[in-house]
Amino acid sequence: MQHPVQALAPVAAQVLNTLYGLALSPAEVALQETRKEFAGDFTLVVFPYTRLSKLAPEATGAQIGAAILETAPALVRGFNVVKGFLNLELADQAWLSAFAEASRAGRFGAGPAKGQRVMVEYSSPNTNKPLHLGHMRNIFLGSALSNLLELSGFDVVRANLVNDRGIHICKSMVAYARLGQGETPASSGLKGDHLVGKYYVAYDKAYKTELAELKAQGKTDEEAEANSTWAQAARQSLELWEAGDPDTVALWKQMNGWVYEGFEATYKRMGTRFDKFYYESDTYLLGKDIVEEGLAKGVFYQKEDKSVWIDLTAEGLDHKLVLRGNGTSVYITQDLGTADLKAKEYALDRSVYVVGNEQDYHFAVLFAILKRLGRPYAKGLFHLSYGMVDLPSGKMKSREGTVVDADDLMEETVQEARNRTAELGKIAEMSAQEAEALYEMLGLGALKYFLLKVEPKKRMTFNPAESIDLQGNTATAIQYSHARICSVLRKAAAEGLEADAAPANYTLHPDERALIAHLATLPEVVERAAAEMAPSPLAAFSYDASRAFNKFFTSCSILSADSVEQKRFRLALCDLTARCLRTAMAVLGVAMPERM
RNA sequence: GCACUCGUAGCUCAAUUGGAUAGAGCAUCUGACUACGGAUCAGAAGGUUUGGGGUUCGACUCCCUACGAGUGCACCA
Repeated sequence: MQHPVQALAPVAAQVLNTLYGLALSPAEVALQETRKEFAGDFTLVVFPYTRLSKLAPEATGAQIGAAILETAPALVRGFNVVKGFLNLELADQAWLSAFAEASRAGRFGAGPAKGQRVMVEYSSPNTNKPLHLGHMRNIFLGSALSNLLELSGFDVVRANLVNDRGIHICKSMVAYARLGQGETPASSGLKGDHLVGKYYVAYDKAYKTELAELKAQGKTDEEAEANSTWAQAARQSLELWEAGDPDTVALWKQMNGWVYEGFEATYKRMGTRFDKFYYESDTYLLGKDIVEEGLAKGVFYQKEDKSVWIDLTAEGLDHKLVLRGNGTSVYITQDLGTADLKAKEYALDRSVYVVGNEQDYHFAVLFAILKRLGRPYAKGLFHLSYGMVDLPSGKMKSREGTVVDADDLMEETVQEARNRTAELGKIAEMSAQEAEALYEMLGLGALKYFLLKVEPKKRMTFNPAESIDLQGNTATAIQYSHARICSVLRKAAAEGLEADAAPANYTLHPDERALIAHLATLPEVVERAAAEMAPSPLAAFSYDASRAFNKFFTSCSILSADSVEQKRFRLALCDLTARCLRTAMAVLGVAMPERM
């Protein structure tokens, strides 16, 4: 797709060269969209050139504008200068041919294949409790980023590193062994992850009660901790697991199996999937060979107690332990090993970790170590860090029962969509099954959009009551525009009217022009968002596109347009709008209904 | 204490990466051809971009500083 600015930039570059002897590449010419309160399509800021022109900003703008108009009269139909801003107005034909080309494109907005592979690791849950709102931000982000990178032309591997071992799992196991009485998901009617979570909570409660009793008997905090039968049992369970004790391993497998069934259902409803699962039970011993290698290379150093460290003060970081004195791993040891494993298995050019910002320092250290070790893939590492999700009441705390459960929230939001749709009563002819599918699209769409429209690194507030609001800057509003377009296209088809994206001679209405100009930015939006690893621009694009369409829709009649040619052109515009909306929203994982 | 992140309308968020008069939605107020779908559109009101300095033709954006919020500084994961 040839965006008009791609034709305009070389012209501007050439003009600047002729006038001032500047050798700029077209990409270096900063053309931006003209603000809507001024006339024009693209604006060149001329301040940087006043020194060369030796003229006032206005005169410089006029000089450049006149030269551009002379060089490319078919592309530019006029210009105006306000202070140091040169506003260029494109000829209708420039927009029309861009539009015709976009309409012909197979997947308008998609980038060419890059021949590069990227892994996106996200979700990465613990297997001791169900997923909550914080995980949802992670999963929607990771999923959207994967879609985005794919659209922009990367070969994407979606990976999930499951934290399936450790003391937290053992706590659930101990509580289940003591209190469970053979309960199963089937016998309890609970989803597997919720059942296991129930015992994790039970452990915490029993442990706290016991601590309080011990302290009441006059024990200090440390003594109480050491004498707690619950804590002892959990530690013992972990040792037995590490030793491969058959009963412990069997219980572990059983309970993790329940959790995976539960997660599977949650992932499915969220609309995400993974190409590769890594399990910490397989990877937690990796990385020791890298410690050896680092020592041999002199990247690491050893203290007298045999512990192994790296000095990262040159990078503005600190000294970091990579192996304990007793030869056992720390967290970063296995992360080093897993990074090598991933790169080896998939020949990765880039590797993204979607992890909360409390681990910013950890990833800075991890990446710095891999660079020092000279790993060729190290330059492609990226930590997509995101902020915590707060509730209006403050922080989510699992211990205080203020977490928002993912399954509950999805159900609630879908219910809200159900109620709202019933209120409006527009889908009488739908089958029950179609209606249910619609409620899922609306409910899940609202949730995903709400969590993804915000810049990841910002901490955000989630108001359960407001987020499922279905008006304003929401997925629902965008879905509504799409449904309206589909309705028009259905009517046109029934009348036998066909779209035509390339009318011979056509004068654009300002709202048509504005809509085309906005749609034309999609490839650039995709490219930039992918480069920045940020899905949120796709949300902004979609919302703006739907608004531009709504404006066009109220000011321009489609099926009762003046001429057949105009009807057919506007149908083509409707069609491209719908396609752009589907493409952009698909990145966010939001499906677009044909009726609602 | 040290380091990192954030601070924009009453609320939730934007701002083309240093460009024009800082934009949307919600909430409030006022309008819209009996409408190709009103889950919409048009308009009003709401701002010293946390405060104070600095750099620049030009600052929400960069630098310094104060304040506020959060996170990290484990031989935990």
